[in-house]
Amino acid sequence: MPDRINVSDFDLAATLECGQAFRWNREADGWFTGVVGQRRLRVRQAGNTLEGDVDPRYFALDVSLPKIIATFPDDPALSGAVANHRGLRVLRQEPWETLASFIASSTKQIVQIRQIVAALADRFGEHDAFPAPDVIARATLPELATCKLGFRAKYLLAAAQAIDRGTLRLDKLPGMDYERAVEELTKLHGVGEKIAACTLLFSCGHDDAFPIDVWVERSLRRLYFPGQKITARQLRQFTRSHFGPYAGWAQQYLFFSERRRGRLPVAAADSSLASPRRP
DNA sequence: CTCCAGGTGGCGC
DNA sequence: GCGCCACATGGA
Repeated sequence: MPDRINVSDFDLAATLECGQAFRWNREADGWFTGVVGQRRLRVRQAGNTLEGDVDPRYFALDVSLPKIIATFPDDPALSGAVANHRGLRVLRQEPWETLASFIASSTKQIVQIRQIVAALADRFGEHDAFPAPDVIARATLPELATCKLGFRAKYLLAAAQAIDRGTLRLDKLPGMDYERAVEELTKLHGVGEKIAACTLLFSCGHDDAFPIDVWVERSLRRLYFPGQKITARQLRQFTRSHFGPYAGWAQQYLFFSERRRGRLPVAAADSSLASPRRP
């Protein structure tokens, strides 16, 4: 793993803080520290230089972002979102940790998802690593409950057991058709279309997966269908036909822009003027 | 205190 | 199909 490389079309902060990963922290000195697999990583960006524990594959530095963006539809809504966070890349994360994290995510704020994932690693993992399926599979519901999972504890336990038993093969998902992979994941109780899409996008190379959560739905309605009566079904249909083969990347730009809406970029922030608005 | 959070499944229609 | 609602827990 190189410790210093030149990067273009990459924004480390946007990539780590856009909500796709839950185990990174920005330190006061500008370094980001996180846990990826069994490793604790420390990374920092200064201009076009990336230094520290740089894992090119994890950060998807082996793909051309301009080429991906070139596949996006040329509409003002998406162009604006891309302009807001140019350099954001979809990470290549580990499937089990990603599935588990998003099982924990339903009706939770991102801060709380981070707390749950950290608690699972702390309680069941070794050296801060996220615990493997077989470890969670042997846990009890009361033990899992100590990690603030609430009603999701039984979903996580069942998922871990399905994987441990071999009923669910996460390693097969990247090679499957998207629809087939969704079908496989949604056999799990507590895993619907949205959590399946997140797992497939963030950890299985399905770049066309387009998770629709409250934020993205809000963004789509506001930017593409203002004042119109559009059903959820119609929205899904629209996203499938409109955004192209890297729809998931487009989704992440829209998601992050919607979440940052009303909060100003650092350079323009002024506590006396900024009035954070909620939609 | 109330409201709501990167949803899902089960219900009634 | 669609519109409700419960589901645990805690941040704002």
